[in-house]
This record gives sequence, C-alpha cells and structure tokens, in this order.
Amino acid sequence: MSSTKKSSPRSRATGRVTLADVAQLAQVSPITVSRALRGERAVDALLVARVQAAAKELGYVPDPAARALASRHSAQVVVLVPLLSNALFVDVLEAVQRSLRPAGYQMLMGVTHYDANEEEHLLRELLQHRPAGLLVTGFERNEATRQMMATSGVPCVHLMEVSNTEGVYSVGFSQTDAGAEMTRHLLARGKRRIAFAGAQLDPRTRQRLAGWRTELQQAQLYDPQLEWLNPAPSSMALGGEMLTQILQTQPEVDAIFFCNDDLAQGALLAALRLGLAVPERVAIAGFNDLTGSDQMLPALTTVHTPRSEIGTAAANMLVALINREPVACPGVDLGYRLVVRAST
Amino acid sequence: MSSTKKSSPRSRATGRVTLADVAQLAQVSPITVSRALRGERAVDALLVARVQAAAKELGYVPDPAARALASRHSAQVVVLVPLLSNALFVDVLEAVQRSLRPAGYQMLMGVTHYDANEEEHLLRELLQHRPAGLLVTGFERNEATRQMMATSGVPCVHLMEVSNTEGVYSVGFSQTDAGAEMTRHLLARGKRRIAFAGAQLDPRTRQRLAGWRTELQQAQLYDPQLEWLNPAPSSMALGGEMLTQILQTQPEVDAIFFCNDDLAQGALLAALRLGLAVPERVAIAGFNDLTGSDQMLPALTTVHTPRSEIGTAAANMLVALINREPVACPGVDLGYRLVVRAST
DNA sequence: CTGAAAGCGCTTACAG
DNA sequence: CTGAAAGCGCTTACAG
Repeated sequence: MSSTKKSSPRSRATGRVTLADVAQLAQVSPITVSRALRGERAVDALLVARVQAAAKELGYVPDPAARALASRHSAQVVVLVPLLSNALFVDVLEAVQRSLRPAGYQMLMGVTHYDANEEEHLLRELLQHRPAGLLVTGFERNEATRQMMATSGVPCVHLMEVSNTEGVYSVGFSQTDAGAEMTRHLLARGKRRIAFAGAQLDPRTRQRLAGWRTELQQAQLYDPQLEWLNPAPSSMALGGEMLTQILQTQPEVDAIFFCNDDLAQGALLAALRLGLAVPERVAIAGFNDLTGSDQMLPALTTVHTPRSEIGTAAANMLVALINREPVACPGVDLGYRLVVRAST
Repeated sequence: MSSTKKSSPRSRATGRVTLADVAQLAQVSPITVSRALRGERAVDALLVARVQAAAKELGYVPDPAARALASRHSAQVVVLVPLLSNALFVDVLEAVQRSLRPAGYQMLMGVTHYDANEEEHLLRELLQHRPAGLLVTGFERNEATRQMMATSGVPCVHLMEVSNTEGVYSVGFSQTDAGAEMTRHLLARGKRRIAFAGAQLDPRTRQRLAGWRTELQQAQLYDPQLEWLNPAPSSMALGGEMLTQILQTQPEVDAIFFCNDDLAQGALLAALRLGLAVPERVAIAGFNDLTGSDQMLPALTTVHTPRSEIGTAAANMLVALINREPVACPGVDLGYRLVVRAST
C-alpha cells in the first residue's frame, strides 16, 4: 500500500502514508490528489470521490513541513500577547485556539511583556516560520515591527482595539468609551472626587484614562492630581497599596476607578482590612470583570469586556483573510457592558 | 548574493537567503555549511569560522520547514495541559516557553480540558507536526494515547508528578506528601474535624485527598463523611458554595482543606459574608499559593508549589533528551512549601 | 574532514 | 480537467 520509494536502496522514507500512496490507490497522479484534497481548482467529481476514499482508507494526513516548504506558507498562526499573567489575554488565547484548530491552523504564541523590542525580536523569529496569519495586540508598536509586518505580506488582525483605517483589520471595542461610561456611572452615583488608578500604563489603560478625563472635564470636576499612574505591573497587592496611598494623600477622594479588576479586588480587600466602608466612604470600580470580582465583599462594579468573543471573531476574520475571502467589516466593535454591583 | 536558482526560468525561490547562498560566499559546499552551523560532526575550525561569518553577513536563518522535512523532526515541542483557566498551568506554560525559546524550540500548546479523548485527538493531530519533544501533564491517560506516545518515539517529560519508573521522565513533586503535610499542620493547630473539599477531581486532587486521608486515619480522626468531592471545575464561587454546604450539613467541622486556592479564596470571602470567624470557627486551607491568596482576609494558609520551576526544569530535561544528552535524574522532585498564614 | 547525489513530501508553473 | 517535471531548502546516506 505504501510508496514504492520505501524499498529503494537509499530510502529515507518515514513510514508515513504519502500523497503518492493515495495516488497509486486512487489511480490518479499525485497532483490530482493534492488538488482534490485541498479543493483547489476544479477536479472531476468522480475523481474527487475516489481520492477521498483512498485517502480515508490509508489514513492519509498531509505533511505540514512538506506543504509549508512547497507552498511557502505554514498552517501556523502567530499570536502576540503582552502577558499571560493577566487572565484577560489567557481568555483571548483560549478562544483563538478554539477557533483556529477546526480551521486547520496551529497557534504559535509569543509573549511580549509590553516591550516593543521584545515584540520586534519575537516577530522576526516567528516570521521565519512563514506563518499563514498574524494576530497582534493593539496598534502600538515600533517602526521596525510595523515594517516587518507590512513587508512580510502575512495577513494580520489586531486584537482589543478597533480602527477604521483603510486596510487595517481589528476586533475589539472602544476602551475610551468604556472608561467614559464607568466615569458617568460614578458621577450618577453622586461621587465628586473620582480618582483614576492605573498600572502598567499600556495603551488600553491610557485610553480608559482618556475616557475618564474627558468626562470629568465635562463635569468640571477634573483635577490632574486625581490621576494615579504606576508603571508597575497590575496586581492585587498593588491595588491595595494604591488605595491606601490615594486616601492618605487625598482624603476627599470619594471614588476610585481602577484600570483593571485585579487592582480593584486588591483595593476592596485592603478596604476590608482598614475598615473603610465601600461604597459609602469610597466607591471602587474595576475593569474587565475578571474571575472573582462577583465574589468580592462588596461585589465589584466593573466593565465586562468580550475577550473570548474577540478571540473568536479575530481568528475567524484572520482565516477569512488567509483564504482571500471578502471580509465584510474590517473593524469589528464588539462593545462592552457596564456591570453595576455593590462596590459603587 | 543570493542563490543562482533565483534567476532560472522556472524559479520559485522565496527571496530567502539559503544555505546555498552562504556556501557560495564561504566557498564551501552547502552540506559543509549545514554541518558547521549545526555543530554536527567535526568541521575544520577555519571553515567553521568562514561559514559563520558568511551566514552572519547574509543574515541567514535556516528554514524550519525544509529542516523538518529533511530531518524528519521539527523544532517544535508539543505541550499538553488540562486547562488555561487554572493559573497554575499558565505559570507552567510561561516557564516552558521561556526555556524553550533560547534553545531554538517553539511551543505547540494543546488544552485537554481534563478529557482523555480530547487529549488523544490533540496528540494525534499534533504528532503529525513531527515534534521534537513532548510535555504532558501527569501520568493518567488512555491506552491509545499511551501507545501513540510510545510508538512515536518522541522524547517525553511528564509535568507535575514524579515517577521512579524506568525510562519515564518527570518533573514535579509529591502531591500526596503535600496533602499529608497540610493535614498535619491542621492537626497541630488542634483541629479535629478536618474536611477535605475537592473539585475537578483530577489525579493530583485525588493524590492530595489520599495524603489527607492517610493522616486522618493515622490520627484516628478519619470519617468518609468528611470527604466533599465535586466534579465541577474549581472556582471561587464553588468554594463559597462548598463552605456553606459543609458547615450546614456538618456544623462540627472545624477546618476545611480545599484542593485549590481558588476554592479556598471563595470560601474565605463567603465566610466574611456569613460572618464566620476564620480560623476560630473554621480554619481554611488551600493549595498552590495562587495570586491573591496572601491578600485575603484573613490571609490564606496554603502549599506553595514550584510551578515555574517545574516548567523550566522539564523544558531543560526535554531539550537534553532531544539532544541525546545524558539525564542525571529522570524523576526530579522539586518539593513544595507549606505557607502558614492567618486562615489556620 | 569534505562533498556530490539523492531524497524528504508536498505544490507551483507550465503544457496540453 | 489532468499530468510530467521541477522545485521548495534543507539533511541523510554513501564515498572518499
């Protein structure tokens, strides 16, 4: 049943079932098998059936390496995320993986640690694998990376944010609007000294900050002193520290909008330790609706973000781009949802 | 500078710098370039230097697909973990990735969802990529998967548990011992009705359970009613529910050992809501020392597990196996550490 | 220690 | 619609 090459004197055959084996059984040429199986170009329906039967009988599975070498494209998709320690990106990755697999693509993951140089190196390295597609987080990157992406010609979809720029594909939501909406909610609760507490200071955090700032300015309540920005990574411990520091320095603050739920959860626990009444003394709001936020005491008011949906939609869009199918909407806005709980 | 093939009439050259380009510049044969760059077999030191200089000048990067096709092995390592929603495995993955990259390997991640069939399908699919190595979680899997692993001949290291079986490679720690040690701690605190609350019921959870059971039996305090096992996935919400249910059914319980920190954190928050004094009324212990456990109120007593270290050591061991280097200790026990905080 | 030849298992480009 | 030939860019197997 298997390729005759196997018995040749200088054989290096792997024991795999090859296209040639299927071709022999189906009594067609290898290239016809290749075309029939990929659905590329029209092949006589009768032959297609014969080929498929033969492939099934032999348990044929195409060799990804041979395919990549010959076609100049692998079935791998490079996915670049900033961190794995933020559950947000883990959710995105899981959804991406889940959509990519049935489409026949593998995920090649890269973690940039919010570092433009690291992103550049990672991408340079991973592009050598001739990926079929590229998924990157946000729009901010250095010029070298941007160049590589452009010249590689590999289809790319941006995650987490939305753009309307021609030729740019993205799936996300408006971080600015979400920041603004949470701020309006706090204002509606009667809060007047609303601090913004941000960590990491990545582009998305800065957009939420911008949304907050605009709303406060409009309400004539903006004060630069209310901006608490810490470049350290986001964490529960940091959230607790920031709460303490903010209230010590500015006792008049009556609400704090944290840029991520882990900070807000830490702040909530710190408030418990300090005996601060939430939301009476100080309202606390978060962002992303991470695991545990609904379990807090009081439960955390936050913005639910569609991270799984972003992963799924972006992966599907990318597969369409790879297949040169038309993409109806290049900038997909999946929205967000204010989740009001007891902490505000 | 680049291959002469490029200008031939039926050229399909990709524009990549190839081995042939380097060979031409270094004035040696392509196979010598291949050997010099890989360090395989002895090559004259002078030639090696010339080849390396030429490769550097041209910016040569080997093509992974061509290499995989010719050598029958890719530079990819398949990593199979049960879940991404447990931070434990995310930490392992990140460490694996961090060790694999500098060694020149990419990670091909698969998520099994604690399902033996899913693991089997994933592995069947991923083995088609001719991975250089395999990293799997624990020792429990179905026979078909076991067979595939054996017949594939791909080097494999098992994560999270330790085995002394001949020819089996593993990096982990004794889950049973860790479960026993936590139980002894609770006994030393004077607790007498110590419940075990487990979710998911994966092999590691059952081993911790076994450790708990042995200790209680030895102390003549074992009672099967104290075993609270729920096959649902572990979560903070479930931990809260389990606490409530246990204390309602068995008010005499004075300590609960949760198999994972997320359950324990949820229980701690539920205790706050219910106004239960921890640890006086009921002591609460967890496992894994996840993010936030030190922030809880009271802070959570738990077992710190070396998940990053496991990822690093396993990746290094696998790379050694791939290179056919000797592995001093095939079963590496990285231990664990009881972390006593205020909740017990 | 070095190399010419062949081959890995596919797909592209050209013909018919 | 189908196929023979060539090629993708490496490494293996054989020679010397």
